[in-house]
Amino acid sequence: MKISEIAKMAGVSAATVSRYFNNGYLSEEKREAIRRVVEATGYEPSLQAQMLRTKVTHTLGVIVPKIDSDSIGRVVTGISETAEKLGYRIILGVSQMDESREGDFLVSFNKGMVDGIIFLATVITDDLSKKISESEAPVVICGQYYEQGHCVYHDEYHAMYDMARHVLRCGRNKVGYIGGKIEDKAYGGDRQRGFEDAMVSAGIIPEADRMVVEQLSVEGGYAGAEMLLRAHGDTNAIVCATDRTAVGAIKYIRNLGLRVPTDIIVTGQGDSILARNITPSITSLQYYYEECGRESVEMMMRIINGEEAGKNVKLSYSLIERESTRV
Amino acid sequence: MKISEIAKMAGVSAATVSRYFNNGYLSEEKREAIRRVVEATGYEPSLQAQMLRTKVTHTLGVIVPKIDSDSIGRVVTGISETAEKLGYRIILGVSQMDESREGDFLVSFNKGMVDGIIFLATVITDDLSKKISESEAPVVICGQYYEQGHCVYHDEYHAMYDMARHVLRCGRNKVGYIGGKIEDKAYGGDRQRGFEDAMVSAGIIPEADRMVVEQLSVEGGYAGAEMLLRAHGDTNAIVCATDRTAVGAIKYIRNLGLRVPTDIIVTGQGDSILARNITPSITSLQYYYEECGRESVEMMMRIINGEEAGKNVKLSYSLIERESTRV
DNA sequence: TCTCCTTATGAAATCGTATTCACATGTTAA
DNA sequence: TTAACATGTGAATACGATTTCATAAGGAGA
Repeated sequence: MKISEIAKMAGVSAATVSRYFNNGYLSEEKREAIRRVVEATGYEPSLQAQMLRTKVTHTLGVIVPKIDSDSIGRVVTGISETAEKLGYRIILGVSQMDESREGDFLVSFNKGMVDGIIFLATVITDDLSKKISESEAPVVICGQYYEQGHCVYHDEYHAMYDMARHVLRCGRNKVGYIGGKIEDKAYGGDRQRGFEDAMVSAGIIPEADRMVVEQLSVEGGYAGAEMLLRAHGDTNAIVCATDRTAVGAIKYIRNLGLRVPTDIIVTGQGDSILARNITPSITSLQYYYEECGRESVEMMMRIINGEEAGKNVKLSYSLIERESTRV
Repeated sequence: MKISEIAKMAGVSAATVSRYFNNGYLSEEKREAIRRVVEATGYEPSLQAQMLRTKVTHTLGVIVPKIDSDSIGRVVTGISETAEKLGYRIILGVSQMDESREGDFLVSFNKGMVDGIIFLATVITDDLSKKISESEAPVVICGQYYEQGHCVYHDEYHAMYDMARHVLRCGRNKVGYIGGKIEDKAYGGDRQRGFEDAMVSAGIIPEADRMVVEQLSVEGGYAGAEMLLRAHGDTNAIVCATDRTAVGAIKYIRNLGLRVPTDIIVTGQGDSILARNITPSITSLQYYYEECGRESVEMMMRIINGEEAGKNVKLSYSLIERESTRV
């Protein structure tokens, strides 16, 4: 069933049928005739043909490092909800934390498959940055600050700053930190800087070996706590870059026979279901992941529609105190 | 840059360039000439035009109830990995557990957008079943048994059967069950039947109020345990349909001043990060979610390629014993 | 020498739409 | 009455590939 057949049935030209679906510049009489035929046949214009002709796909490409993650899942929820509401579908690229695959998606999405790309990156290397700037389709970086382009991100720096201050307010002064790689801007760099600056602001210069870099997993947290406590037996607080890390740290602390929060207080980040339900429940930072997804899509829409989009959007957070710091 | 321009540059016809990219039926001489031009220009055929002409999209539609879920995230990981390896992209539809949106995706994916649909459904109503059978694109149901069509699913029935037997072997005989709605085939029906049959096989006819239906969440588990223990104070084991439910049940039990596993043993299902890390760690059932995604894609490929696909694939499981049943 | 087959190739049709352009009305202003 | 303009419509073309069909050259077999 194609437009020309509909046209013939309705006694008009194909152009008129096209107008019926698009700008609607036609007489009531013809409109009605076409409406009847369309209704009777259940005709729908071919998306392929429309895309070929108009170069508009009503599709957004979404690149994520992984999809089996609490926080990323929530961001994608926000993206998909908003996109659907606005009549866009999303095509998903899971890079498995592999930078070269992120690049591959970036270029393959650019073969006319999408109107825009929302990119949840981890480490944005020079190579990726180059591909981003060469992308024909507009790119919005979601989840971290990106100087050279559009982005929507959480205020991880101040969040971690506040968290560290909170720990100090709990009366602890021998504070360890377990975080991710510095190159990972959001999870690594920003959080660690926030921690350090908060310490310094309280007159404490954290020794290098009070801050360890680890995998952001339960196992990483376990190993990180081990390193911290071996180096400094006096540690009475551990700030972790993620909830999972905090869980691992707590495990190690308990294995030593020490107690949380009595001996050592621990904080996480992300407000995951894990943090809420483990014993002791973990003081954590809540980010608005769904909103991050939503804002990214909305920024993308402004770009696509040629409106004033703004370079970036910084999202807020809130600190949720739980048992792991309640002394 | 279009194929005819490449053709002109290489001194051949567009048809020949097309052959270069497809069946390759051409002389070494021309092949080389075209190769040079393609290399120099970086030309790539337009996907839109190819789709319009061939009706092949190399795209799979994936419909999920939600994406911010541990198990679904893992299934989608399996799907996306396998699809990418085979040269397919995936377009994602998140239904937010809304049956009518599942139907919408089913029809909208059928407007020539995809070569096949992988459907992670919850409750397959008659209406959905109708839409599935009317779908032009082949549909594979992923995650539950589906009589009328292709499916890949976990053996939830036997898994739960084994779990219930395990509880009995622990010496407990007053067993409660907290599950989901029966219409939800996998999470509700199969698991509950497995539980019941295991009880019956041991000569125990479970009273109706030893089995409660709840939301499969922490809160649901809490409420479910409350109902169970109010009705039967003698309960000494609770089998839960999911890990989250088990977490909630444990919370309630502890609030009562009872202990897990000493007074009441508890089991979950899904082997989530939560089950592994909570105290006490929860005896759970491990399913192979990534594999479920992978098998679904592979079955889809067989269907698309017209090979013998098989009606369904049943996946295995394993029971992981942890503290919550170690007496 | 004639036929038949294989190997290469190009011209043209096709996929299904949107859009430009030209044209035919009818209406209004001068 | 004429010029100017708004309104509606269809023919033709472009989007960028694939595929069918026709044809040409060259070799093999009779």
